[in-house]
Amino acid sequence: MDEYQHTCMIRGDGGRAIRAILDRICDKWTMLIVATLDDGRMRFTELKEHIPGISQRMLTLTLRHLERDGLVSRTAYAEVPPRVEYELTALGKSLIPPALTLAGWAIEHNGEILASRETYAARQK
Amino acid sequence: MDEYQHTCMIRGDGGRAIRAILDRICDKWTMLIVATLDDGRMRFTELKEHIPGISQRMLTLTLRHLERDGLVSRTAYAEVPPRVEYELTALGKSLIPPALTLAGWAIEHNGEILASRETYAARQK
DNA sequence: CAGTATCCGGTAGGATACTG
DNA sequence: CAGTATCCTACCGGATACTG
Repeated sequence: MDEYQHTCMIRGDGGRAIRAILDRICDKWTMLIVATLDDGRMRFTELKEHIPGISQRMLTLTLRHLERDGLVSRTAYAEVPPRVEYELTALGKSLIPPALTLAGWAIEHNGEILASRETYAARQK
Repeated sequence: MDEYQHTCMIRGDGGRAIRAILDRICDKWTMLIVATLDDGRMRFTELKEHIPGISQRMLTLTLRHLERDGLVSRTAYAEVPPRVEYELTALGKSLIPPALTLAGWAIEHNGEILASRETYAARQK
């Protein structure tokens, strides 16, 4: 893509397109779950162990949303004790590269942002 | 970047890196303002007209955050009536390409996601 | 093990009114 | 014109307890 490639993609319909993804990936846990599942299929508890700080409730909720949106598939095995495995679908996997692009930006520019915050805070007093 | 380039960029420190950008760009208006300012420097009211639905309060707040983070520069002219212009900094501009990558993903896959939601909803009853 | 169900506090963000 | 200052509400997400 070249330099001036139309932010109309973003503003397009008054921002509905961008809002759509933001609503999908911008909550506290979605990206983390997707990134974790990129390692391969995983069980509920396993997932919970890989994502420090997540509550059972939010793990369940976020997985349901991802399942609903077709980013994650859920497979329940009729066993006792129950076993449920989650896996990224092709659609889910396709989100990884753009997410990494963004993560790359974050890591690359985090220093500048923190520096800017300090000078901003200094100017405030 | 190649296919398996480590989602550790995302999960890295328990998600602190990704959380950092998400906190920065994932609110309701940030991306829209940045995309709009990509057209060039703009005054407060002008910005408000280009972004349908935004309240005065949220425009001010979001601009302050962007200024604090060094993504947007604010220039106030000592005139009556006052004139204030906002402009993307180099750092702000650097966010556009990654944002477009994400927007591209959203547009490309939105159909699949909506379809998935419908079958999911159908299965629920 | 893999979830629900319930309660509850913090906060994002809208509406409205006022001001240098 | 370019903002503050308040008030108010919805809802995100944590903690905890219970269950097939």
